[in-house]
Parts: sequence; structure tokens; C-alpha cells
Amino acid sequence: MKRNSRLSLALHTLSHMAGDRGQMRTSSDIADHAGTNPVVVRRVLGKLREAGLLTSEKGHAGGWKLAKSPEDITLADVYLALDESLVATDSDEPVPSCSVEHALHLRVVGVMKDVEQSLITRLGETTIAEVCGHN
Amino acid sequence: MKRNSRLSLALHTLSHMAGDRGQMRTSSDIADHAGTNPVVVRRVLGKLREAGLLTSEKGHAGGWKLAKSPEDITLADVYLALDESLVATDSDEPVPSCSVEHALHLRVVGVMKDVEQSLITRLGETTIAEVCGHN
DNA sequence: GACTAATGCAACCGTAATTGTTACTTGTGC
DNA sequence: GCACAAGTAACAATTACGGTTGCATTAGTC
Repeated sequence: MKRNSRLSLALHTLSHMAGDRGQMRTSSDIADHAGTNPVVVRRVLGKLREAGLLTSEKGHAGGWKLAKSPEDITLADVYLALDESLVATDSDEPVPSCSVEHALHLRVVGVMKDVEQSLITRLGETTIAEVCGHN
Repeated sequence: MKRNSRLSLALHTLSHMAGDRGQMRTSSDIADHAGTNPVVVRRVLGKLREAGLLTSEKGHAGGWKLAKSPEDITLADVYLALDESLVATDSDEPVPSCSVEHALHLRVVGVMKDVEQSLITRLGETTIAEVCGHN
């Protein structure tokens, strides 16, 4: 795996699960399909659980299941659950001293935040059900 | 500097230049303002020059200048000039063998490409002049 | 209760990506 | 010729991130 793998993994897994709901899948299972490691899967899916998109159960017959209907999960939910921040600028900025530079900096940051927000809005227009397709 | 630094650096520099056009700025100059290194600046700005957004001149009174009017430079131009690809999936995918997985994979990739395209469209709606402001 | 199979979690390693740095070449105006 | 700029290549340092191991916890099953 390489880049944007978290988002990709999340999307694949959620879409796959949307295919046959109620089916419990283990992280090993998912890892095999995704060509990665169970721990990595649990890392990513843990984020989705925190956001209420998935539930997990420990123990013998444990595993992962969708917590919501695929129609009710948008790509924005996934994106935000993963704390992705594709367009965002660094929070620990150099803090320009010159006031002109400072004003410009604020503008640039503002624009990037706007773009990020547009991206999220766009992501909110597509659901997992649509990605999954056959529903 | 840290993350998304190329885009951030490019935006800052272009906007600053839009402030007083005709003014030639050296990479050392820019690097100081951005808190980085002249070579790094030349690397990033070189991409922008390849895309026709900037011109550079060697020699005594050399440096960098806008090649176009700030109104004619969109954020999409900058984004594409830098070969950014925020949402894109890996091109060297694991290639799922199962046909169901394969179909799903194509769907996910397709959706991500759509999102990337939406992002670019959004970026195309904002110009450097707007970022710069006082124009 | 012992055993097995699952998640949860923390710590660490390895590697790829990116930035920073140095050094050198080329071009241009003085 | 000299000073100063970009252009470029090579390398070092840093960072991010996936991968890995180990162990604790929980829940079924025998």
C-alpha cells in the first residue's frame, strides 16, 4: 500500500460490507482482501467506529459490521472520520511578522479552508450505497 | 515547513507577486519570506514556470516574475502545475482477482477520480487575484 | 475452567517521500 | 573579470506511514 491508503481501504471495506449486510467480517479477512495487515485494518476501522459508521465485537465470533445503512453513510462521513485534511495548511505556521505578509497569510489560509470545505460538501453528495452499486 | 508545503509556498509566492507586479524577486528573497531554502523555492517555482505561470531570468538583475495577469491564474493552474493529486488512488493497485472485488475496485477508483475532478473544478473558480485581495 | 479466536493497544522497525543542504555549472549585467 | 542570479545534481536529515510484534482483554466453545 502506498498513498491515500486509509481512505481507499475504508471505502473498499465499507462498500464491500454494504454488499451483504449483517455479515460479520474479521480484520484478518479484510486484511487479506486488501493485501495488508489486520492491525492496519483495525487502526483504520477503529476511526470509523469512533465516528459511528461501524461496530466491532471482540471474542470468538467477533468482527466488524456496518452500524448504519449504506445510504446513510456519505464519503464526507468517511473522510472526516479518518481525520483527513487534504487541503489544509500547517497549523504550526511560521507566523509572519510583517503585517502585510500576515494579512496575505490569512487570506491564503482562508482560501484553502474554503476549498477544503467545498471538497467535504462534494464528498457529502455521494453515499456508500452509490459506490457499492448493486443496491 | 511540513505538509502541503509546495501548494502553500506557491500560493503565498504568487499572491505576493500579484501585489506588486513587474517587481522581480529572487529565490533567496522568497525563501526568506517563506522560511525555507532558495533551492526549494526554485524547485517549486520551476514547476510553475513550466506551466507558464512564472518567468525567471538568470544573471545580475535576474529573478522571478509573473508570466500572466493574476486574474488569469486560477488555483487549478497552480494545483495542476505542481502535479498534485490529493484524492487519487495508487496506480500500482493490487489488482483484485475476484471479479466482484474487481468491479468494486473500479467503482471506488471511479468515485475518487470524480471527486478529484470536482476539486479541480472548484480550484478553477478562484484566481490568484482573489487570493491577493487588494486588486 | 481451559482453550481458542477475535479486538484493542502500544511500541517499534523499515521504507518511501519530502525537505533541507551543499556544491557546482551556466548565464547575464556591470 | 566579477558579482549575482537561476539551474541542477547529489546527498543528508527529517518525517510520515505502513508494517510488525507482542500482549492484554473479551467472548464464545468445549
